[in-house]
Amino acid sequence: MINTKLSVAIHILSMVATSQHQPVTSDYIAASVNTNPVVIRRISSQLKKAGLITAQAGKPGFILLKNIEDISLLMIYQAVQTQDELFSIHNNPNPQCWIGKNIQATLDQAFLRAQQALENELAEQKLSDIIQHLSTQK
Amino acid sequence: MINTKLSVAIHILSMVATSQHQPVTSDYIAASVNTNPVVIRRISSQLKKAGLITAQAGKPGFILLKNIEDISLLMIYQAVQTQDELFSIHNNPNPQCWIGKNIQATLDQAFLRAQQALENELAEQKLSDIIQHLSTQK
DNA sequence: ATGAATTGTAACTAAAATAGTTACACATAA
DNA sequence: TTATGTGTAACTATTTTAGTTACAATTCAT
Repeated sequence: MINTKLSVAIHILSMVATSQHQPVTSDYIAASVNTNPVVIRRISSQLKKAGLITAQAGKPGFILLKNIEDISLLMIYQAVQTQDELFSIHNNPNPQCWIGKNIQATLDQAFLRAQQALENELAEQKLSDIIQHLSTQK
Repeated sequence: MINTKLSVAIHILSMVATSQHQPVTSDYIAASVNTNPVVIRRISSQLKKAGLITAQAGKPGFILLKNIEDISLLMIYQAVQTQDELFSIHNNPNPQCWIGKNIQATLDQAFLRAQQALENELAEQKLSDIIQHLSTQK
């Protein structure tokens, strides 16, 4: 199971996007996510490096740098995920065995396809879709 | 990053599928995967529950119960994975905030789509494709 | 029947990942 | 100049992951 960073990152961006009139601080976001403000700052720091938001130490709040239609879940996912590969492959299989010797390369390409299917779908979904769905909830 | 269980499970099934003349024991598989035999038995136990292989305590080796064309990576994935959901969603968001209140349901459907894209691709790939690729390596 | 080899599983361990926390430097602005 | 923020390092608790030890139960050759 993949960690909650994407989940929290989307939460952060949704709040920033829908409150651009008044500054949304990490404390305020943390209260909505229900976690520690540092967790928010840590993730927002990654979103900042990815060019999705900006912020200044001392100045409260974060500012969205793109239109919500131009931010895909894939961008957010890649901003917060450190590992490139979705699936782990066991290491040091026995090269004496023909299967052990070739399994890693084989799995690499099989897993890559699966990962790309996932990423293509994440690229389709935009922050605007999330906000749209959020606001049409009961 | 997803754990190595799928990776190891595919390795196991590849060995079982390509050595149906002589019994492939968990010790033998473990030597190729390069891990402890118990790790192999633990995963093969899950493959057994999923109806992909069979085995008998005392009797060496595992037997494939399906044609390699009829075993998809999705079947293997679902056999070894305990959690239904690919992405975690942070829990207890603040219901006082309209975003906190609706974020989980929103993320649920967004993540479900992504997961289904992944699973559709895993369903396309068969054990036979893996073995094909394995045997055409240099 | 006996004993070696094997599967099946419980229980424990070490290491890594995950999320949360404390502490504090530094920036901003009233 | 003081209160309020961001940014980040360092530490901690919990969970997950993979590996290991131990052993019951089963099969089968002798």
